[in-house]
Amino acid sequence: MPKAAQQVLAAEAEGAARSAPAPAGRGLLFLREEELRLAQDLLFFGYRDFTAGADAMLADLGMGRAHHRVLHFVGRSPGITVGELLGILAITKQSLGRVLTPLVEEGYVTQAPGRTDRRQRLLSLTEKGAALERRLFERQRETIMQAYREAGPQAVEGFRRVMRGLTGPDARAALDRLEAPGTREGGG
Amino acid sequence: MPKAAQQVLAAEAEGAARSAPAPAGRGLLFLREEELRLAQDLLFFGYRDFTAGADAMLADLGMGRAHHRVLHFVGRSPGITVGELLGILAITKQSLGRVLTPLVEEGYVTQAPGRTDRRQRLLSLTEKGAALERRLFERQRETIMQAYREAGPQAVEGFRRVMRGLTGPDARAALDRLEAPGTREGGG
DNA sequence: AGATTTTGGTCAGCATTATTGACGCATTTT
DNA sequence: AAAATGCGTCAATAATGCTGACCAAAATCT
Repeated sequence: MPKAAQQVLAAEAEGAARSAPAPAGRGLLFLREEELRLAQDLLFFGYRDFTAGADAMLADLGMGRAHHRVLHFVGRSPGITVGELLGILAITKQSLGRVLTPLVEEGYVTQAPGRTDRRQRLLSLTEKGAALERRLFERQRETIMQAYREAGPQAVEGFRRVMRGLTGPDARAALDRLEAPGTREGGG
Repeated sequence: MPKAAQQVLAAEAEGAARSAPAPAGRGLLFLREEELRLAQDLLFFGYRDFTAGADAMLADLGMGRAHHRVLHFVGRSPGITVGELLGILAITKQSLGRVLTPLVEEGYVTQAPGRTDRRQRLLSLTEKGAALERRLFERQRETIMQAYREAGPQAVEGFRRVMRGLTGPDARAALDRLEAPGTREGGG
């Protein structure tokens, strides 16, 4: 099979891009080009298959991934404003409106005027919305739990560290805000 | 800021869904609902920001993420057939055609008839295609290397294990095929 | 040889998600 | 009163995906 040979040649050809051809930085082997390309593969396949299950459920309801994201983040932060949600999703108002308006009309999400600023629409899930979000979550939970169990707690911690490292400053800040209320334990 | 209060209330409200309120399965704390929701967040933000840089470069060339995927997997497996590529991407022939045909026409990808089966089009990158793929790769490499360096080798291994666990059987098989030629070391 | 299957390409039509730019309304701030 | 903010909406456009149908060339089975 000449395929392996091709790969080797390709690896040689781009050797200039590598930092240490000798095992000098042995602890940095994971930074070799092949390792980084593998990360690309993993992110593509992993993300795709992670979302596949929920996507199928949503399709039955005439919704898409964008609806799920709204349900997810509204459920995660009840009372979130439209502006905050836009900041998290990093999409335009129009794109959000196209999914949010139907979600409100069909009774998945409620809008309440802000207490201090009545221009704001504080978003929350209705019971119907929470129920759908939960069904979607449980579908994805199976996938994540399976992966987490196979990999083990230590790998999970590593996964989190790397994923967080992939995010930009804005997402990092959003993550911190989302996590902050969750760090408390034994709350009941 | 009353926001934290909202979050706490929300957490209380759905407490019924948690499996183990007591630290009975202490080694399985990472399977708590909050941890799994965090994984959803991380995958969303991480994947989005990971692809953002390359997306911007592609937009300048009138291309999108789908073009990048073709360049990536063709570059990873020179001589791959259209059918194999379809299997990896898990999209329809029509969807692939819309990005592959322009890539061939604009000289990024070459098609060569198969040796044993002349119906096949064996796909490879031209020099132009390899150069573009490399530029895109180097953009993403910065993101991954940054995350990998921050997280450390052990975390990287965990990341890989979890991501692989998220993939379905088909993607797992594709990953194995992609990795296989890379496991050889010191092949000089 | 003839029928069937496989591989690949293409056409027509449609849905989802995203974009930019502009405008309008209510409300808050200056 | 004027400016800024928060939100919704209109119009137009783009990228990516889908289904269904159909065609051509090559391989394979009977």
